[in-house]
Amino acid sequence: MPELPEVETVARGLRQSILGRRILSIRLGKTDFIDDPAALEQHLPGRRIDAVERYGKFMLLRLSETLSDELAAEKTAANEKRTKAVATTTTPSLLVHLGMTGQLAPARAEQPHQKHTHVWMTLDDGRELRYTDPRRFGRMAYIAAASLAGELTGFGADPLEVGSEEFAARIRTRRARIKSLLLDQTVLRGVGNIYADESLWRAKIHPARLGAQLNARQTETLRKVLQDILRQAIAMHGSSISDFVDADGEPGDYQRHHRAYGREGKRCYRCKTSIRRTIVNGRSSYFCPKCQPAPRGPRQSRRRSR
DNA sequence: CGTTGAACCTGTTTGC
DNA sequence: TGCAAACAGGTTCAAC
Repeated sequence: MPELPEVETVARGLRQSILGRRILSIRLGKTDFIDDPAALEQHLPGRRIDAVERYGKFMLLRLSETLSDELAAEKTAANEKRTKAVATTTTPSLLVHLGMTGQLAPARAEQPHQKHTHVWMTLDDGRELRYTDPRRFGRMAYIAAASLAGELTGFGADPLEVGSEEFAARIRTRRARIKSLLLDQTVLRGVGNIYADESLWRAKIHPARLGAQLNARQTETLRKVLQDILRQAIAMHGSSISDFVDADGEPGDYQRHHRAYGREGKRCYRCKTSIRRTIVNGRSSYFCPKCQPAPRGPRQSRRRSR
């Protein structure tokens, strides 16, 4: 369910509904998707939710300091002052990844919970912030202020903000398939299977083309259509394929605009050719065989020449 | 460097 | 109808 536009939709909803609320207590069910369950129980109660941010497909609930943390932070700051400058915008945080089926939403405490709800956080207005995730491919972790920066290293560019030069540098230097590059979170943070296929269809690029095979014009087109698609999808509250709903229980609308994803056997919106499905790096990839011609690269030639 | 396949887990859809 | 296989928006890791 959740790629960048869906996670952004959830984050915006949470900003509306739980900003400024304090977590009074926490209850855990299954915990195999939580980094350190005891840390959640130990550090979350008493914290106020001061901000909800999105980083790629992650959500970051920024939490208030506790008195003891503030004292420790002062001490650390004093120590680091002697050596180097300190980054100041870090806070203790709850990191949440929705995986394939995760949902994070507040509910009235008396409301019956779903079968796969695994985390209940009682808020100071009587509601509960609940995490529900049937497949438990998601991730949840309490991140101390000092660890936050480290936790967020290694991710690629923000696809909404990345400029032509950086995008080209991250794509055209690589011999991996463009579909893999788009899905690689160390190249771009936040793109998933749906929006990778949609942007490749729009840019008329076959998913198995190598990054290094794209010319400057194609690369720039890809960057632009990707940004366009992500922005439009956010405006439409994301894509609801089976059960994605935003914080208010409303499905997104962008699935009605899909041109490739999930359209195997249907006609291409541009040329009427039947959309095909193939597997690229283990993921279903939908494309138009006419608009997005397959590469005739060394991979195939070599195979043929024996 | 890059690819493949399996694994993690549950639910739904498809095919015989 | 019934049961098994295939498939699902994500990530990670071993093996090649």
